[in-house]
Amino acid sequence: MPEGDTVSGTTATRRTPRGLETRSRIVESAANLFYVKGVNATTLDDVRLASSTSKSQLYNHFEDKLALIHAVIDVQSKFVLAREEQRLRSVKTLSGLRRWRDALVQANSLQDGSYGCALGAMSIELSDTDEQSRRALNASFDAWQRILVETLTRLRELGVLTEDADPQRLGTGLLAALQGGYVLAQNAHNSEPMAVGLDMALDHIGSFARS
Amino acid sequence: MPEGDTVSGTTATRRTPRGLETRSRIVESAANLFYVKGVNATTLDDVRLASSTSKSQLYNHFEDKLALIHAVIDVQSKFVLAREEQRLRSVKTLSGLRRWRDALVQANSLQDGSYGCALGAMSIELSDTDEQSRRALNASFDAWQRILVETLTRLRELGVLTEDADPQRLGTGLLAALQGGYVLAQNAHNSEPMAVGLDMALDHIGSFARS
DNA sequence: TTCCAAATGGACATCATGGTCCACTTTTAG
DNA sequence: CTAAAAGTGGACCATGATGTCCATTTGGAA
Repeated sequence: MPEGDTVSGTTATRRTPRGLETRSRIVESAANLFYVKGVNATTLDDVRLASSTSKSQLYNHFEDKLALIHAVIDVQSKFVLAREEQRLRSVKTLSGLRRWRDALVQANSLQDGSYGCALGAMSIELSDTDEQSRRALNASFDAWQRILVETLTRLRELGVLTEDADPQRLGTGLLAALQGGYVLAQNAHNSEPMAVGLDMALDHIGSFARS
Repeated sequence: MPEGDTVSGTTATRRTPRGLETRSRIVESAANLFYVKGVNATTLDDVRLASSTSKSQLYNHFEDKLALIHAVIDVQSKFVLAREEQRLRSVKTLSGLRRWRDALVQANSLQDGSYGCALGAMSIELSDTDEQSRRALNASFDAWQRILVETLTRLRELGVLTEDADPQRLGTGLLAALQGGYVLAQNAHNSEPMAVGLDMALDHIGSFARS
């Protein structure tokens, strides 16, 4: 069994464009289903149906369901991190940070708070079951936090925040507030608690603003 | 099929002490398994084994697995709310609130952050699948938040916090920070992010302290 | 003591789901 | 053009989980 493993989670020796196209269709469909139904509640038949593929294709492209899960974690992580990176890179003021908040809250409210955070949900569902998933998701959360810390560090260097501000702690707290907001919003089917949670974190960060 | 439904989730007409004893043994075992393995990953055979009962007893006491899940939600909710009520009722100072924080963090660190919040975990796993579970868990979160709000209101009335403090918003934010902390801690297998998240919320609350 | 409902144990039926296989088609390299 | 490799479809198998049944035991009230 020669495992090329160029693309994470793939059992490939060589792949054609068409095959890669099919593969990504499968992953996209699975990602979507995992997001709205949960990983465990999604069957491979669901994935097959949603992606217009067949059983053998799933097993051609993925060792087993777990490999598919890992691929989905991979793609969701990349998606979330790219989005956050893009949104936060240019933030240079506190109101820039608030606009970041607004975008998250708005996206969440468009779906009535449902489904929560793609990474957080998978994390809770998988981290006690599959160590590899946990590691991957943990790495993504670390990266996410790093982006936040970089942003806050920049704000401090620009003099928006005072020297007292600890970007590391503030970044962790901000991410915790965000994740907790997702949990409460998902449960309440209402994005309000997420908005309140984030606002509290931002207010706290604002308390370090250079007057 | 006469459904007595005195005890939530039970298909009972009449029950003897022995039966009730068995029932609660089942629920306790299930609650524990759901907590450490997740609801979906726990089979009825696991429950049967852990509770030293047999298949027919499960179905004698519960309509189906979902009914058992509802019973577990019920008992976990009562447990968490009783604990929180008991711990927060007597809090009359900010350092009292910090002791509440310490207790949560310590309990979490004893299990290396794993498993997260019993209610939060079930919430994420079930809220997209079963509406009744979502409602029940949402009610519990509401009650939890109410306890926090009452505590903060008390602190304000006692003059510990200024009139500017908005117990409602602070309570929601505090709960969000807690839940988010659980998520990050579970994933990192480390209670540190939970401590940081809670500290940020408490610092923010502290900023409303009457000087 | 007797009787009956409740409680119990465990075998068994059923079914969904993950996973396999193989015949057939498409693509691509020589 | 052709042959081999990659991709595809869907029937099929195996497993394990949920849920059923029934014979037997237990416990308490008349």
